[in-house]
Amino acid sequence: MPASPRHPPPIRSTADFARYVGLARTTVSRVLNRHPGVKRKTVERVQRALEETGFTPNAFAVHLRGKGSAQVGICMENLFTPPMVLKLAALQKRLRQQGLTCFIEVHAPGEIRRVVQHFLAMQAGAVVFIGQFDPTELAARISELRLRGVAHLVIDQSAVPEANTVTLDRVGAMREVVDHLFALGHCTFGLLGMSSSLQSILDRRQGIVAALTAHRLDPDRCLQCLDHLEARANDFSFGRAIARAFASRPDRPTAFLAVNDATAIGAMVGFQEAGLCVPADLSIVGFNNQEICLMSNPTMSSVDQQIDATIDAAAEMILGQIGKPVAESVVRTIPSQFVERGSTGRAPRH
Amino acid sequence: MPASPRHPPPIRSTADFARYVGLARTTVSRVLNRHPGVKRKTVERVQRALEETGFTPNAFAVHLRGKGSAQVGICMENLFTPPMVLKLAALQKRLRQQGLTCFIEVHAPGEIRRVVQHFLAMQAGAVVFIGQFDPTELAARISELRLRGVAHLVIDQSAVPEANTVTLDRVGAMREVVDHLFALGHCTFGLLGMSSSLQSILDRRQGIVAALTAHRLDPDRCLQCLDHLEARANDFSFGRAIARAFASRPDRPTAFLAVNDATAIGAMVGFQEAGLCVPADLSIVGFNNQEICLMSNPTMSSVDQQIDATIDAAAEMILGQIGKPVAESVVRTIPSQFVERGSTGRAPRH
DNA sequence: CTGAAAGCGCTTACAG
DNA sequence: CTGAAAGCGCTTACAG
Repeated sequence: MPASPRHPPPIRSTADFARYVGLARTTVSRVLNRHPGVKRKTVERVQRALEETGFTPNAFAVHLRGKGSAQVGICMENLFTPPMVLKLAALQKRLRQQGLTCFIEVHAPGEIRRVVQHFLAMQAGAVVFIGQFDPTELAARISELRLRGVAHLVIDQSAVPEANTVTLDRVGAMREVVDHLFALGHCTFGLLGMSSSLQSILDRRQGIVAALTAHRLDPDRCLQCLDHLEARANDFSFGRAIARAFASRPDRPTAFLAVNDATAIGAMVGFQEAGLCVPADLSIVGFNNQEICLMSNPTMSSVDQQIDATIDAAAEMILGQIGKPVAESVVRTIPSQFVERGSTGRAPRH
Repeated sequence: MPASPRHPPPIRSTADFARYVGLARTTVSRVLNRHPGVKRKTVERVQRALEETGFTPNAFAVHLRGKGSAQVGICMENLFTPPMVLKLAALQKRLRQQGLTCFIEVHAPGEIRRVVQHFLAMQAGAVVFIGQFDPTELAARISELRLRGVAHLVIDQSAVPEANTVTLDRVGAMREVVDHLFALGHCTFGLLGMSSSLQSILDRRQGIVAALTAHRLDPDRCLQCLDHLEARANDFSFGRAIARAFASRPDRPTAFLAVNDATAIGAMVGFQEAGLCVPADLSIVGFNNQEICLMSNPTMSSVDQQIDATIDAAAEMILGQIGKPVAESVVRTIPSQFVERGSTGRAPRH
């Protein structure tokens, strides 16, 4: 009997594979794509051979000829902010459930053009931007996508002209926080790490100012910011350093609004180190409602981003837009949720 | 003069585009791929048209005909552990600098087969697994990849047979921690969230046992674990609950080793709530050296994962293996770094 | 320096 | 129910 060859001929194409099974490429293709009208015995024969050889059709050829399933490209510049990572994971999961393949590119700021180009080359039906991008650059990419009839969605960055957007109601979130603190007797507010010009921060400042104005407080007088004293990092150490700077000031505010939870907790520690009590002497509110809010002493009040609701809306918008060029831009705003914990309390008496 | 048409004919292929420029597809292709030997004036003409039309060649056709640049698929099941996310981001960046395109798939446990299949269909030259996977399943995927001459690399999971691996020296890490605590007079150790059978945890327990044995301590007597009292989550609340359980025990250990930083900090808070002092009454060590280690009071001693060194090694291995089938599996171990902070101190006198 | 033709690995009419 | 041929959008020898 003939020795079986050490290396059976490698199978690299449906042609090779069809030869191996003893059928035409057409028939093999039909089985691969579960088309009806193939004799059961033939189907089984092909499937057995599939198991034996482990053959996988070349996705590039599949997409070139057939349409291929719709694909979504996801751009992210920042994988260091936990809520964004959660959004990414949730979105990919949701889209895959709908039969869409996602391409994820984590890229440096300024590479957005290259990344979109790559997604276009990969025939993406939609491109999603998660996070905060350069607004001019982003707007340019979006009009490019519009021109090509490729859907797009911006998650978390508001006020990009012409953009389909889903974003947390950051304005409303901060209004709610300030209203709440005002009701507790607070009239002076320190801002921690909120001096950047990212749109998300602008929105939050706008909400703060709106709430103050509604309570007939003068923003110029009630808001204080010492961010300029520190090289900005918006992390724990930053919060602690800024808190130290605030602690010694006679006109120190009674409530503090932090850019994120780590900064808020840093500030809490900084104030405590300076001998101040939270919330007896001052209140602090974080943002994002991360797990670390439970770790501080007292626990940290914060604003929850409602990630599930955001991603639900995002997936719905993508599915609705993909393949159908929509002229008007769609903007959806997700209500936030203030979570009160131990770091907020009544304003101290003077 | 003729009115310019509202909608110029859409350009969807090099054929359309070549017609638009008035050249042959061949010439256009040469310019697109920066081949030499095209008249400068022609190059400029094509580039101008490229700007005007925004034409992007179809990546699927490019890959089908030419070889296409090498591609790397990255599998992850878990985007919730910050160090893993950092590794992912660092790796994609490193590989892109080398001209490799990455496909990232974040998938549920058990989907690893589907994901690898997809990467194979996409003609990936290498597949990388970051995190902890089902060992049997992972081994099966790796032998499949081996068979096809596709490179692979497992990051962070040791002891997968036949696998190319780069992983933190978790055995050595825990040996170092125990040695350090032993030198401070600790002879009894509580394990927090370390009872899982993930390989990474097995490695760490092995290091602990090895160190104890080296100091002539009996692991059976010096180690305590109460994980079974809680539905396991390995987060802050879990650590706090377990600490409460330990606090009331007369034979409470003097040192605690936690599965991660959040658990360690939870335990610290739990012990403090029970009236115990850290590190006067007991010492605690976390794992991962995340930013939150600076947020607790006292600050948390921890083990740093040396992410940069890990990813440097990973990128080097991938580049070395891609395209060149290597028979022997390569295993690289990265030394960890113990970072001592306020949560560890001398063992209390009895 | 430029172009017409062949072919990458698939799927999809069209025939049988 | 199965197969031979055409064609997806590129690049690459091969000619001129």
